Order: sequence, then structure tokens, then C-alpha cells
Amino acid sequence: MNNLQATSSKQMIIAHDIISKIKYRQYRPGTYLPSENQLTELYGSSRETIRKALNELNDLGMIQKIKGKGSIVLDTQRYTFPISGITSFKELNNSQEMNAQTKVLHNELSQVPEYFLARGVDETQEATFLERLRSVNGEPVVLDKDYLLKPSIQGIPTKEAENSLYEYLENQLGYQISYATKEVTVESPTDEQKSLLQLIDHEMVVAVRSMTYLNDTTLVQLTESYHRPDKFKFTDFARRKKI
Amino acid sequence: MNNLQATSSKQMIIAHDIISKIKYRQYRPGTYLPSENQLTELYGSSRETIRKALNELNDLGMIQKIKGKGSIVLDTQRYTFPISGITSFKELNNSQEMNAQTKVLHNELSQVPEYFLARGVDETQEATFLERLRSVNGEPVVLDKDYLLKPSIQGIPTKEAENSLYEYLENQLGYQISYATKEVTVESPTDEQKSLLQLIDHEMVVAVRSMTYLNDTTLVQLTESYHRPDKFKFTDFARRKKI
DNA sequence: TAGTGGTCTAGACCACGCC
DNA sequence: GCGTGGTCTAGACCACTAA
Repeated sequence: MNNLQATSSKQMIIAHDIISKIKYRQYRPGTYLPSENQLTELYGSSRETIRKALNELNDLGMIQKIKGKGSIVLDTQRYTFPISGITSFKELNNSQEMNAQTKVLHNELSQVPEYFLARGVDETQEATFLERLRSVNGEPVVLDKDYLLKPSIQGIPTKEAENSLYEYLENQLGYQISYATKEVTVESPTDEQKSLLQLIDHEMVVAVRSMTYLNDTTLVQLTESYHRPDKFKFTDFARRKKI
Repeated sequence: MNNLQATSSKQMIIAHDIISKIKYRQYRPGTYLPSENQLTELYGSSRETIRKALNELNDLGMIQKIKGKGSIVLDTQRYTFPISGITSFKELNNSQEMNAQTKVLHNELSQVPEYFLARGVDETQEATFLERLRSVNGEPVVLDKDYLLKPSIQGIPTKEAENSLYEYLENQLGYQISYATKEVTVESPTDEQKSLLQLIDHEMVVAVRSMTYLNDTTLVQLTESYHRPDKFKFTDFARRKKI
């Protein structure tokens, strides 16, 4: 089931349609898409609109455009835990058929931790602290510590916390989550992490710390995510940039 | 010194110019850029061209566009080791003033390792194996194992290997490096990794494995990069995608 | 030479924020 | 109501690929 969005622009409809045709193998990896001029007729739109749609696919690594030849469908199978891109655990769970579970350990007021203060967050900033342990097939894999900043967010119903934070913020509060910065490091675990993630002897944890912003650049969420190293994997698609 | 590229299109010239004005604080974080209509006059171009330039900056996380208001300059300082994006060690070194060094340990013919065979690379594929230890301030930080695939690449002069592989491929061989897939995991080190990276007791290594492709979808390079965990950090900027 | 993608234009209409 | 960014168009010229 695809995440149907309110992206009703012509270029997004076209992009989704082509993605769907790739997904269901009407367009196959290694073959060329119809040319931009043909797509122009197929969708009854201008060529620039077609090109904007194809650029979306290009950015996603689904096609490779070659001047003078055409657009080749690439062989992508998409994956595990993306650090690139913002996707919630719930969305991942849905798209990947994992047997996942979320346990809320804390949901209370708290201070913002040192890491974020050092990065410009105000020390007096009030926040709702949400600690959640994510398990897959009964095994703990991620410990999430979220700090939801006031006044944008006044608190999270625990029922929503067990579900999806992003869904709550976007659908219930009407916020537009727009972008985030992330930093990934590998660290020695604290005792809490050791016990909750059931780390053996000298295993380390993978720490992913992020700051999430709304469309109007309001900072709304700070997250510290601790992953079990043996369960941690992420994949990325990157284009060579010349900036 | 900026990496001046042969990107001579109007939209790229405009993008670079605005980036440069942000860099030198003519446009400051938290303030709005001139409106698209003003930029149209400033650069003597059409609005669509301006918009394509601004979209570049948007993708890079340098500005945030807000409908009805304008484009805000974001406070970005760019960082350490980007997994997102394709950048060579040499380019990083240049842009970050590290005191870095590269030692070539191996430069010879070899088989392709198992990991890549499992991902569709042909077992009979011939490759030049290049092993390099990267150090910063005298401390080893990364062990790179590159497999450069024939017939595209016939071999690498050791002098070039000490310098930049990408530079050699792009400038000497005239190849257009276009995209790459990457996978990051945390693993127990081999004895070789332990000794070369001077890992203490029970430290793990961060493994980054990637496959690099040319513009025409030719696979040219396989890389296994092993990072010392205490020296490993990367940052990412991500926009919320609704696909 | 014909077809492809890359760039650019001048103009249009829309949705949103603000006064 | 006015200015902002978001979308779309029809047409033009270019650079590259292939026959």
C-alpha cells in the first residue's frame, strides 16, 4: 500500500504514475522510459512538467538520464533503515512488513540534553520527553529519546506515541514537517542502553541525533536514537554533486 | 578555494553566485533572499531559471522556501564526513584543512570480494585492488579497499592513488562519475583492520561499502571503507519526502 | 540527419501570508 | 489587495547519440 499524499500537482501525479509503472514492471530495469516527447503526449502536459517529474525519479535513484539517448530505469530495491530521508519508524514498519513493536518508557516534561544545548538550543526551552523502545520480532533494536519542544507541542498522548509521532504532528496538529539535520556516531553504551538494548559484552551503540524543523523553520523535535550495532544498517543513494 | 566546475549553465552560475553571497555573509542566516522577481531582474533571466537555481540551494539545505513569504537563508555549517553525497577523501581534505595523508598498501590485480558478488557483480570480473590507509595528524582513521573494474579502468598509477581517485577517473580518463549506492554497518574488526587502524581492545569498525557508476550506468568502482569508530562521524541534511 | 535530453524564455494562473 | 512562492505552458535553441 502506498503512502498516498495530497501531492496533487500534475508533475507529482506523473512522477507517481511512472514510479508505479516501474514498481509493477511495466517499465523494467535496464530499459528506456518513453522519451520526454512521448511522455508529453501520453500525459497531455508540457515537456517542462514531464522533466520536473523525471527529475524527482532521478533524485530518488530510480532512473538515470543520458543526454542523446534517454532515461534508463535503474535496478533499485529499497531497503532497511534510511538515515537519508526522513521517515518514521511506523512508516518503515508499514512498508517493510516487519513485526515491530513500540513500548513507551517515559512521557513527561524534561530538560533538553547537553548535545543540543551545545548546538544552539535554548537552555530554558521546555520539552516533552518521550522515551520509546522499538523491538522487531521480540528483539529490542532501537531506543528513541525524543524531545518535543514547547510551545509548538504541548504534550503527546501515549496512544499516539505508540503509533507514529509524525502522523500525530502532521495530521492531528496540522504541522508541516519539512527538514532535519542528522549526525551519526558510534559510542560506548550507557548502562541504561546496555540493559534495554540487551547489548552483549563490549558492543557499542550507534547514535543518531537529529533536529527536525517545520516548513517555517520552527524547531519542533530533538531526537537521540540508539541502535543496536548488529541490527543497524542503512543504505543510501547519492549523486555526484559539483558545488 | 571553491571547487570551480565546468557548470556553465545560467542556473548553475546563479546558484553558485548566491551560495557565494551566503558564504561571505552578504545574505545572512535568518534573513530572506531577494524575491524571485527581484532575482529575475538582478540576473537578467527568466523566473523559471531563478527557481531552478534556488531549488539547488533548497536541496542542499542552504535555504528554506516559504510560500507567500520568501526564501530564508538557513544556518548551515558543513561538516565532517558525508556519507550522503559522493566526495573523495582528497576533496574533503582540501575543503577542511585537515592534515591528512594517504599510504598505498596494495595496488595489484585481485578478485572481487564476496559482498559484491552477492549483489550481482560477475565473479569473473577482473579488477585492480587498491588498499589505502588514510591518516589525519598521524593517526590512522580509514582503511579503504577499492576494486577498480576492467575494462573501464586498466590500472592506477600509484602516484594517482596517493592523490585522488576521482580526479584521475574524471580528469585523466574523462569519465563522468554519476552516482553511487552505499551501505553502512558496524562490525567486529578483522586482525588486519585491528592492527592497521590501531583499534583498542573491543572496538568495532564502521564499514561503508559502495558501488560507483558512470553516467552511462557502467559500474566502475567497488569500495569497502573501514572507519575507526571514535573518528567516525557524519552529518546529513534531509528533506521530508512524500513518495 | 533525426531523435534525445539540457537549458531558457515570457507569460499565465494559483495558493498563501500579510496588511 | 498585493507580493510571495508553486505550477504549467508552448516554443525555442543547444549538445549529444546513433544510424
